[in-house]
Amino acid sequence: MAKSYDQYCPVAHALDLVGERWSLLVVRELLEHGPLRYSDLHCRLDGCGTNILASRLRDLERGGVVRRRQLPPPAASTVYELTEYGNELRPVLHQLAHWGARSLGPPSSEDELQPGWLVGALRMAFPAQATEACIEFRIGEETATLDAGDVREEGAEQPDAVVEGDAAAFFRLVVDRDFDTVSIRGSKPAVRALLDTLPPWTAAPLPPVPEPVAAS
Amino acid sequence: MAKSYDQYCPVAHALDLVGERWSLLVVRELLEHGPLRYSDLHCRLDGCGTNILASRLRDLERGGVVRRRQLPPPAASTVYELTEYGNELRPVLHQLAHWGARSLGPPSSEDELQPGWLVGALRMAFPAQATEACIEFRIGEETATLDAGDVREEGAEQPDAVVEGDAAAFFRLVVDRDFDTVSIRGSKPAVRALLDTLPPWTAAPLPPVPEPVAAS
DNA sequence: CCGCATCCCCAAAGATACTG
DNA sequence: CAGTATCTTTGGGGATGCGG
Repeated sequence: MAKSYDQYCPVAHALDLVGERWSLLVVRELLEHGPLRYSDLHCRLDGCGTNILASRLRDLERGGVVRRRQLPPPAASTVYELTEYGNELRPVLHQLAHWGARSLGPPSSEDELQPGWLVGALRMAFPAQATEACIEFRIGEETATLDAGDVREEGAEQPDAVVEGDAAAFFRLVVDRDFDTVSIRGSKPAVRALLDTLPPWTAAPLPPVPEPVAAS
Repeated sequence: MAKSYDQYCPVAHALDLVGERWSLLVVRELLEHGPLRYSDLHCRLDGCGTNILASRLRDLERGGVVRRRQLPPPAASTVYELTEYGNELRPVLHQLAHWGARSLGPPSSEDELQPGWLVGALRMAFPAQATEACIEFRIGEETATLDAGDVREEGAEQPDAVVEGDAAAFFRLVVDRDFDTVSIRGSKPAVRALLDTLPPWTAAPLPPVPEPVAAS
């Protein structure tokens, strides 16, 4: 565990709890997928050494963010899950994700979007009970439904609206509120209302093209 | 600069930009105090080596979060300031600060609250135009005024309300919405309205007492 | 196989000194 | 003042081992 910043400051203290490398990505996984086993976490977090993951899980547990639990006998295995307190990082990661998305840009060519990404993306983009409406998304190969704040895989029976397009169009919709790149059947106002729950960027319209995306 | 997480994910990308040690604290300082010189940053960030600070500033500059600028001739010196994009980290740090505050707990005994902390605390707690009202805070030795979203040092002439108490009471007010530990003169509803702009914690009532606060 | 602990190597962090 | 240069220490990254 790294040294504490040792300042009486909410931000510094929060970073003492979840500011280390990989910590917030562990939280992200647990937020998106619920309780996970050690190995599931390990394979999802590519590049994170097994010792590091173990260390981070210990730290997060000590910090009251994550909790270990034994699954009931049928398939007894230990899983990691967020505590109540850890769950409240959702709005933080929500904000952070929207901030990051603006300079990340849309997926270049269906990058390595893993199967099931849409469900996680919706959960991250629209936390909690963003809307009462039932909206179905058909994005690329993926289909998911946002129903009264809950996200389900697969389509809906009586959706208020159906949003269709590719991943880049979905990106533009969520990040730039650009309606023109997706096709919307059904209640357009329902979709508009949903997007109005997103964090309103105070000013600056477009991403600053931060890096040449020089991957390691 | 640390290795990129190298994932197509808004959170991972955001952490590539500001996830390294000290980075978000640099942003915090610039958010609270506006443009700062290198030395000012260095002395405010106790424990951050000069080489590290230089490195972080380079990274943040490359990431489009921070910008260098030469002050006009009278007192020509170079300062660091947030870009438009960097400024939009305010809601992120706002969320993170409120999350962290819940497990940080109130200042034990007027800890090392540096002079002027109240201004920064108000700016961090109530970002942007939280309220139209003008509310004066007299907390411990400090006095500051929140006026239509702007924070000024010193009191107001015609405040809608005056909030008075010690630092711990201020903490309880902002984190727990506990009105009983401070005294409020003037428009109580104005204060209540202000607190209603804070992030509503979904459930869990109280902090989980995460650590024995074993400082390094 | 799952859940780590150990080992090794190297890249950052931390501290100090020094320079344009 | 605004950093760079240098040195030591610590932690990350990758592989492997090992008990349950």
